[in-house]
Amino acid sequence: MRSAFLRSIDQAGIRLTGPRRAVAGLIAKRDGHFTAADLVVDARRRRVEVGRATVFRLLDLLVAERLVERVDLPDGSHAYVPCEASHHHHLVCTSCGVIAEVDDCGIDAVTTEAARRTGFKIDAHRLELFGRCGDCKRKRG
Amino acid sequence: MRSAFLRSIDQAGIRLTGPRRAVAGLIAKRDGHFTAADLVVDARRRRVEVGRATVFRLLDLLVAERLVERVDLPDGSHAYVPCEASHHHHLVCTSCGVIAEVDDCGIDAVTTEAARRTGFKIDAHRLELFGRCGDCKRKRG
DNA sequence: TTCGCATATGAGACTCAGTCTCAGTTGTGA
DNA sequence: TCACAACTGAGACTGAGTCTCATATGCGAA
Repeated sequence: MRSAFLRSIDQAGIRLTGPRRAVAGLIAKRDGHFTAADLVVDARRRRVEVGRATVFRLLDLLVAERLVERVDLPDGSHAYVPCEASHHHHLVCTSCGVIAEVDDCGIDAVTTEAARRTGFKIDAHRLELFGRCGDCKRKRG
Repeated sequence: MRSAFLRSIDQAGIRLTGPRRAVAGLIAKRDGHFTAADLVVDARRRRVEVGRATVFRLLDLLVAERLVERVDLPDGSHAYVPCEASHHHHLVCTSCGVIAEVDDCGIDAVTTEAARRTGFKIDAHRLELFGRCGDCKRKRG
């Protein structure tokens, strides 16, 4: 069986090599966000032989093809999330790390207003929301 | 003469030592965003003797007191901007590096809507806008 | 199926931001 | 002016990410 994630990689025109399949498998098994270092540890734990450089290179490719997105966590470190190709934003649960996606929700009005006030021409934006997911909210009461 | 920035530092209860005055002076002279490394280079160029660790430590303090804010640039690197203490967002000019600030501009509606759709309780958000400032827009036509 | 070549690979050296430690220094309140 | 808590610089350390290079491999063409 071939995972949907592996199929997306193939469709994006990324050559499917052994190490890439292995890393893609690790990403597909992940829940929530992960760092490059997480994948390297995962690989070692499962006796998958993949070089660190290969992990970084594949992540770069996946980001370029928008199969994975880079997220800046509140502490300034970088993480990745597998995601849909369309533009959207992430809600990061600061308690369990799970990530939800939402589409624009009216952010365009905000960027337009900011552009009007400052005279900027806005080409891109990044919105990240941090808080607690439904489960963690309930657990902590 | 004592700069307004230096005065803010004093008011925030941060002890004013020689190296801190020097670094604060460098920050006050800066236009747009800067990295910790920029300050270290500035200091060396002006023959101001300040250790790298001291620069990082002061930046941490200033961030904690909200006299300076950390910005994640599109390339994933970190920069700092001196800014007002109230909550606001940054517009970063990707051409000349200048930074403008805007206050909420209706972002609350966006976070509320995202929370409703996902069941998250949102505690914090980060919005960064990237584009070209008025000057750069004009220069490039 | 096989072959050739463009592309990918792993190892490990390297860079750079940021942190930590520690002995010596300095600001500040009493 | 004094004592001590807080700060300092040097430099070692860490961890993420990049680069190089000799070797290996996927895949399209034949």
